[in-house]
Amino acid sequence: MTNIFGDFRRLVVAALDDLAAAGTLPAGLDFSRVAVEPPRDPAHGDLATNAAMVLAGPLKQNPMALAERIAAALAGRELVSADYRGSGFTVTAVRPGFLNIRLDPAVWHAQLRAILRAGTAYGNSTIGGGEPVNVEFVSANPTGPLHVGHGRGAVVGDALATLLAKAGFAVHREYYINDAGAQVDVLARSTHLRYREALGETVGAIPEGFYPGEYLVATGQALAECDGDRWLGRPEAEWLAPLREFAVAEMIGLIRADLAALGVGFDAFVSEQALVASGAVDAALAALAERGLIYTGVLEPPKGKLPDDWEPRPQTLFRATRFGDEVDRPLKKSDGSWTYFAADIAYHHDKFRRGFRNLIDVWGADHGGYVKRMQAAVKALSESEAALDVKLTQLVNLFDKGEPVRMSKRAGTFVTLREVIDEVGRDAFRFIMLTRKNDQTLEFDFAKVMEQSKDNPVFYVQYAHARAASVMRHAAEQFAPELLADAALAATPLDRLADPVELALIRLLAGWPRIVESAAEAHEPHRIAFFLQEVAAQFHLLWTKGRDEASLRFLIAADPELTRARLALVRAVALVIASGLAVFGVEPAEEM
RNA sequence: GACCCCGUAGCUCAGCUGGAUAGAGCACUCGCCUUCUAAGCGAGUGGUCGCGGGUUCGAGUCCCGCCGGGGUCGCCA
Repeated sequence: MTNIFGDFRRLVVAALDDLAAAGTLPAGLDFSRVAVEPPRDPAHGDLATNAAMVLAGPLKQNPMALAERIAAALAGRELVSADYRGSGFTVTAVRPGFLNIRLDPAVWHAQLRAILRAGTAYGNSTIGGGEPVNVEFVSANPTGPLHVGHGRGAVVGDALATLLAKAGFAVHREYYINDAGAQVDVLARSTHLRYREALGETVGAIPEGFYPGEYLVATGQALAECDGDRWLGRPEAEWLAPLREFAVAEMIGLIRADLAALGVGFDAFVSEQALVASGAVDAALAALAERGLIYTGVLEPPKGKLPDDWEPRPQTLFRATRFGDEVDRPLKKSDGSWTYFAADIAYHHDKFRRGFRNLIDVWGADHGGYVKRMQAAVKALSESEAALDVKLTQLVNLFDKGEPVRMSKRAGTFVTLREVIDEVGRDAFRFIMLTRKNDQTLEFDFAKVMEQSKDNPVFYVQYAHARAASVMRHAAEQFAPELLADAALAATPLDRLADPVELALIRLLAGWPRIVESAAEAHEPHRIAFFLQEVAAQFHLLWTKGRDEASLRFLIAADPELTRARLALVRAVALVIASGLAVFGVEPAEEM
């Protein structure tokens, strides 16, 4: 796949190797910090490299002099990529020691052809090298429908997974079902209450310690239809386990439906309960015990705010402090059962045993305190072979026309993910969830998301794609379909694309592979949202330019050759936007 | 008290893992919008990058210390 920055970096490194071979530079220099980037200031040219800047230090040489030597070595080289063989470029060494590279427009035209040939696969990268990555996300407790916060985690995890796949990783999406703790017992009891209600009993207000949600009414009814009155008037010990199983299955059904509405799918749902039953917890902890990482001890009480029921107690502890955590962490509750952490260790151990070395978890920000211990556990279990990156998603604050939407589980004004999706649509929701960095709180305004204006990034980007599609529809009145196919446009002469605004747009589009790689490496899908807004802005700019200068319009009836060159650009814009939206799981709009 | 995240223009936020004169949108000011591709367009004002040190050719970015906001803190998940 063509990546002009990568191509030029190779060219720069080759020039450096030449200098080393000629004895101008010492052999064995580290070029890893040498970068080829678009300069922030377009006046500096098309590409810039810091090669002289980063090598001057270790060589104890004047960066400017070094830059001039590299420039000379670079100037003699040829562009070898088939896409722009024979095209030229100029290199100039400037002030502190940067090298500015200016490319012939023909190089940019070649980029455009590459986009048209690749289609929405443009931007695909091989940096992942087919390496497996396990992305665990959502993993909401199976005690009710998903809320908006889960929705953010779902979108971030899903987009990150797609992004990594685009960057060449073998991605596996997982959902961990916490179906073994105390909260599923509460779910079972709450279901029993609704079940009695379904069978005609008056239960009144839902007491403290039970889930009050209306969604359990249907679960109680379903149970009544299924099992009749067999659980009525029996002791809890008899019905707790079967009802738990029943209710969890119902909740998973709810959650899967919510995820389906969002367009999020998983390769696996892993049950904590099944993991415990399979002995995975014992196995994982045995592995830790073998390495002497488990002991019985008494923890210091937390400083500052002391829990009122605190009492020193010997516990089974994991030596998390050996791996960068603040304190050692308990593995067993006082009733002898495993803590959530113990089971989660087993789960991550299981991921490791299934061959994953790259692990990513997407958690809500309220779980921030667990990052270090989980990373410690992964390090311990994998002997530092596996790495766990945890992406914490911050709160989503709901607004409507600038007014905060009050949410309270008790008052029943709780907004579910489903309600939001039904209101604004899946695509708008997904896009907005990715317009902020994951660890930044996000304002979600119902009115704004639906607004058809520049303020609304979803609309702005979709409108650019729709405009491009509209141009192509108009073009179809003038040209035969075979002349408008991407392959035909790729073959058309493009040297008439010479306006600075047109070239700036092509430059931007050519940056897409670079964005994919850097966003994938940083695990930051939100960067794509900002890139797409830039592309849309540049395209809208070109569009409006055509209003003042008729010669810049895309469709010029009297000049079919120029028109087709411009259509190539229009199609490339549409393809890059579609390629970016595909990472987000958003359908590009053909018209609005 | 400890740990994690955040602090960039009046507001909402970017800032490409240390690069060149810190950006965008909104708001504000000024101009344009009979026709053409106007669910508008162009230009301008606006900054001690929370504060103070440090690292180096170079720091919004990395390190240390403060200040402010949020989150979390044994037997919840």
